[in-house]
Formats: sequence, C-alpha cells, structure tokens
Amino acid sequence: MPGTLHRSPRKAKGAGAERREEILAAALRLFGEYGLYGVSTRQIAQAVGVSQPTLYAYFSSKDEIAAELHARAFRELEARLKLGVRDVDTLEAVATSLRIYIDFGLENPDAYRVAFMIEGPHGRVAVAGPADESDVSIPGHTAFDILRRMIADLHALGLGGGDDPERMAQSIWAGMHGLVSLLIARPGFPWAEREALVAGHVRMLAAMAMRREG
Amino acid sequence: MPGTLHRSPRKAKGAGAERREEILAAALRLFGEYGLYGVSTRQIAQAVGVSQPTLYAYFSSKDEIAAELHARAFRELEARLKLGVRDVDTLEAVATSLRIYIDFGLENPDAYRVAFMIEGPHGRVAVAGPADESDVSIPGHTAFDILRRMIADLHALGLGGGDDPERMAQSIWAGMHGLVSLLIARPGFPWAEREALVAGHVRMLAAMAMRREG
DNA sequence: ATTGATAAGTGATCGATGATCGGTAATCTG
DNA sequence: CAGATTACCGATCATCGATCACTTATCAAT
Repeated sequence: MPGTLHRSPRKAKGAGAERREEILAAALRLFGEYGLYGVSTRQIAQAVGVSQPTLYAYFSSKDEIAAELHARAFRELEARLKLGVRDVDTLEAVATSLRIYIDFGLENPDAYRVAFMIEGPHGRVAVAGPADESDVSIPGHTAFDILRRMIADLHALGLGGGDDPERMAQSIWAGMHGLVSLLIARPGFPWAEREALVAGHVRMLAAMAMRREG
Repeated sequence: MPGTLHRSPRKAKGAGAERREEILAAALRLFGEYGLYGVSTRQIAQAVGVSQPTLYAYFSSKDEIAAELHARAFRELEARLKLGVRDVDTLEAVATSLRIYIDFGLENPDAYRVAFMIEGPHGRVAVAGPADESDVSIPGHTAFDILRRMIADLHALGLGGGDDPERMAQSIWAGMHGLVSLLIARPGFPWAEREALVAGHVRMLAAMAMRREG
C-alpha cells in the first residue's frame, strides 16, 4: 500500500520520533568512536540512511544532537546511582556506590565521553548540574547531588575526618572522573590491570570519605 | 597590482623561527580561550598579522600547531617536576610534590587543556608518554615517570600499603588529573574554596601513597 | 475520487573552514 | 647585476554545518 517510492520517506509507521532515535543512536556510536569534531553531519545521515538536511528536521544543530546525548547520559547515570546507592555503613558499601559511577563510565565510554569529556562549542564543557535549564531538575536529583548526600550521611555519622562534606564530595567526584576519563581517553597507555586499578582507586576514595578524625 | 606588499614580509631580522613562536603564542592563547575547534586558522593568522597560508610555511597542519603546544606543555611540566620533586620523607613533602602537577595545570590552564584535555583529530588524545615518537624521550624522563619513581621510592621505604607501585602511581595521576581537568573545564560549577579543595585532595592522594600496610 | 493540509525528505546552495597552488616582493650570495 | 633563497600572499579547492525551495506520500474532509 505505501507505494514503493524512489526512496521511501518512511514506512508509514508510527510517530516520526523513531527517526530521532535512529539519529541519536548513530551519533552516539560515531561521536564515541571518532569524537564530536571527527564526525560530520553527512556521516551521521549516511549511517541512518537519510540525506543530511533531514537531520535538521529533528535537531536544530549538530550541537543539539550532542546536547541530547549529554542529557540522556546524565539521566542514565542518575538513574543508576539512585537505584544503586543504598547503605553507607561499611567501606565496601561506599566503595560499591562509587563504583556505580566508574562502571557507568567504563561500560558506556561513548556516553561518558559525550557527557563529560567533549569540549563544547565554546571550548567549555557544560556544567555538571541538570542536563538542561528547561529540564525539571528538582534540586537534589542530579548525579552529583546523590554523591553529595551520601557524603553528608557519612558526615552525620561522624565520619569524614571533620572535612567539609561539600569539599569532600567534589574531591571524590574529581577522583572518579580522573580515572574514568583517562582510561577512556588513553587506551594506548600501559595501564595496570583494570579491575585492580579501579578497585584500589575506589578504596582510596571511600577510605577518605569514611576516615575517623583527621 | 597583485602581489604588492602591504606588510613587510619580515624586517630582514633574524631567523624565521620568530614567526613560528608568534604563531604558537597566538594559538596557545586562542586555543585556551575558545578551544581547538573554536579557533580557525584565519583567526590565528590575523592575531599574528599574516595571511592564513603563511601558517602552513611553519606548520603542516592546524593539528601540528596543537601538537607542538602539547609537546611544550609536557616539557614544561616535566621541568617543573624534575626541579620540584625532592624529598619524599614526610607526608607534607609528598603532598608538595603532587601540588607541582596540580599547580602547573591551574596556573597554565591553556597549556593543560591543550596537553591533556583536547580531543585529538581522531577523537583520542595523545598518549601521556613522550611528546612525539621522534622525540628523544629517554625513558624515565617523562612527567609520569617522575611520579612513578617517587612512588617507587616510597614503596622501597615500606610505604604504600603493599600495593603495586605502578598501579598506585596511575591512581594518583588519575586523581590529580581529575581535579585539574574539572576545575578547568567547569568554571561555572559551585566549587568549594580552591585552596582548601586542592590541599585536601592532595593530602588524600599523598596519604594513600604513604600509608603503612593496608 | 478530488481536494487540501501536513508530514517527511531531498537536491542545490550558502558562508566558513582547513589546506594547496602558483606566483611575487624582498633579501642574500656570487 | 644575476640567480637563488626566503617570506609571504591571492586565489582556489573540497568539505563542513546549515538553510532554502521543492517534491512526494499520507490522511481527513468533502
């Protein structure tokens, strides 16, 4: 019934939001592999199977594609953290919570790279807060806030060596980001065995968060 | 009359290597402010006061300009580390050594960004080793090797909790890079007071490197 | 069925970009 | 003064992100 077109514009299927997803999937894969500036809009279009101007029917710019991937990566990370961060009673429990962040980055290097490591159009990367200013972004639901709250809980238990919890949360975030971003960005470096490296790193960070009196 | 010179091609001065330095200086400033992909070769040329093709008399590509800045940043960092890393007897001494790396990054964000944070032409950043494969790069003279050696010294003194020194050096490098890169990349984030944040972070890393038995 | 509206997509094209080419003025060397 | 070299530029290329006018398919209402 939907006649055979020169090029079928769409299979007369459901909402056109499907193309949007195809574009995002192709862009995520390509950006992760070749970088934001190593991929052209024509390449994305070709991977999807449409012409290049078609992308602009779904996104207003190439940067907007990257921004959407950024926002989704953030939401996915927050969802994982919300589900995974539970007890904070033992060092192993804290370490496990921290590993959720690191494992997310290592298991989704494309998403992590897009979200945290690609320099934006102004040479600056977006703020680590809510994905978009228009986003609901109830304060306290961002990825960093989850970490912040965990540290605050430890602080309330008398742990953390009396350090400012906010400062400690930032320090731990930096520690995690450093390892993830370097492992992703420098695959050619002679890294130590990854599991031991990550485990030791996380244990260091957790130990700082839980140390008794400084 | 095509070919008429409005700008003297050179004041018959010394070696032409001067232009090269002017280009590098302008590129460093612009890359640091607007990012590698936020600056065009025409902008660099205009900042220097020459035409755009002139850049290609001194560099074979835009990436080569960035690569030279990368190499120089590495050499500068290595020089600082070689001069600064001395004693490793007290925790404060180790922390001071680690601060050399962090302070270098924070005091030279343009250079640090170019050297460690800008995604290269292939979406991958260069390896943290010697600047170029053609470079002399006597093994043991890179920035990371200096850190590695310091950790090994501590290990020889029975410190480090029995961890693999190589792994610990990588973990500490990651910890430092994470803080520096986040502070540089996200100036809009509500960071804690910088001095306290850096001092606490460094103390954490130094404490791990010097802990007695784990 | 014909109409009109809308959704979906395309080829042609724009200004800007990184890079190359052939040519020119100035300087140095003999 | 002749030739080679140095330093540089205008013009131009293919490609990039983005915009435009235009076409085709689908569907609701006549």
